[in-house]
Amino acid sequence: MDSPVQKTYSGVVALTTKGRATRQRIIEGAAAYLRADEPAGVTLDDIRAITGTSKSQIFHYFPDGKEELFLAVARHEADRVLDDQQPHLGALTSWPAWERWRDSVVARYRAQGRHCPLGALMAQVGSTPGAREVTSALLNQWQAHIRKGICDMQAAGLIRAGLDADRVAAAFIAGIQGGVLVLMSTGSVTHLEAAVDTLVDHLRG
Amino acid sequence: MDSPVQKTYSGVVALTTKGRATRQRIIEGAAAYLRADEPAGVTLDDIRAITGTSKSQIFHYFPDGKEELFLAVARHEADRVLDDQQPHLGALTSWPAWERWRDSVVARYRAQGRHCPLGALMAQVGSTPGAREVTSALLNQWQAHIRKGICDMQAAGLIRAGLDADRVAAAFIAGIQGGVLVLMSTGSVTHLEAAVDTLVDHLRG
DNA sequence: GATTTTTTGGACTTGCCGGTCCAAAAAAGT
DNA sequence: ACTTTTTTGGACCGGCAAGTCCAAAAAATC
Repeated sequence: MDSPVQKTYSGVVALTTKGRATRQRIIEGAAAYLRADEPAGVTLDDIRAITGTSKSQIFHYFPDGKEELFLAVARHEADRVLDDQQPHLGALTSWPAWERWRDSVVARYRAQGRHCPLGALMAQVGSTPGAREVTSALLNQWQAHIRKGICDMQAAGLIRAGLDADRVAAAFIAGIQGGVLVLMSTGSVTHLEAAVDTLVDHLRG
Repeated sequence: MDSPVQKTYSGVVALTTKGRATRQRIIEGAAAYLRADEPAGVTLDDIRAITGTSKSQIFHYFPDGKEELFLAVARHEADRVLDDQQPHLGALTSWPAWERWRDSVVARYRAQGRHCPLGALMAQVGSTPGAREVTSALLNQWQAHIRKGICDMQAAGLIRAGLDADRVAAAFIAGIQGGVLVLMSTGSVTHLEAAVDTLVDHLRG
């Protein structure tokens, strides 16, 4: 906890500039690789080759090996998820804004196609506590944004006040996640669109 | 296609009674095992031990090895999914019927907890054509049942006719899948409930 | 510029797991 | 009863991939 030595996120004690660069290169190279290719059974040696590093470097920067590295990549990808929905997600204050947000979500996942980098990572890392923490944090933030959007609309009198903002926000999260899941297995975004559109219709009342 | 020899689903040519029993024992034992335990990295040797069989038996009944066996288990589990929702899912002809169905879905997944056997299988088998076919078939049937329920309600004048039954049914599928996905990572059914309840509210108009 | 720390290369170990193989037991067919 | 087919046991193989280790290069520190 309060050890005398400053510990970074990664558990490595003190990285030089070069070291930090290498670490970042590994994360981003791995992320790009997992984003592009079939992620099932990606090996450390693949990542080593892609990022032009050696085995010892990987274990130097991620002492706990594969799991630690993949978690770092998962965090990296989780950040992208919300970023890609901005600025729309942060300002759901009018119906056109909701439409723009809807379009950005659909577009993002349509472009992504069957590959859900985050889902793939999660499947690999499985259900370790760390993995759950990453997903939970992401979903919580996401849902909070949506809930705030609903509340703002209610405050502006554009959505009926009786509606349970948190509940509907949770339904949005479920619908989007499920839509993406279906997309991964069918390659079609129709379910994602149906879920989001139906829920927006519901907001409109 | 029309070969002179009768071929079974499994590709094995002719099984005796005992053989069929063994094959079934393997599938059901594997299914139970995958349902109960952490499915990440389940090995053929685990299944061999659990089902009291030998390596040669597994490859005798599932010549293509792991993938074929896991697909068989996935089919087995997929059947259970819809069965568990019957008879409610087949007769969504009144509001109380929708409520009963809702409760059965929530109860089923609450009982299942974090373990989604089908999801786990899919993560393992990954994105082979066979795996996609299993999920697609399941989701299609599921959605068809829901759509029929909506149409029946519309015919009875209980749901406004303007509503796009197929679209909303797709939203249900997405919401349920997403709710289960969230359940798997958080252990809570609130998202599943929120999704189904919100969509039923939407049907009520 | 000497020393200490960090970074890097890559060979090597280790264990695991999917899949093969053959021969024996059991069952079915005649 | 004999033959043929199916079923079963389990030893074995081969490959792969995570992780270890040590020494050398590079950088930082003094």
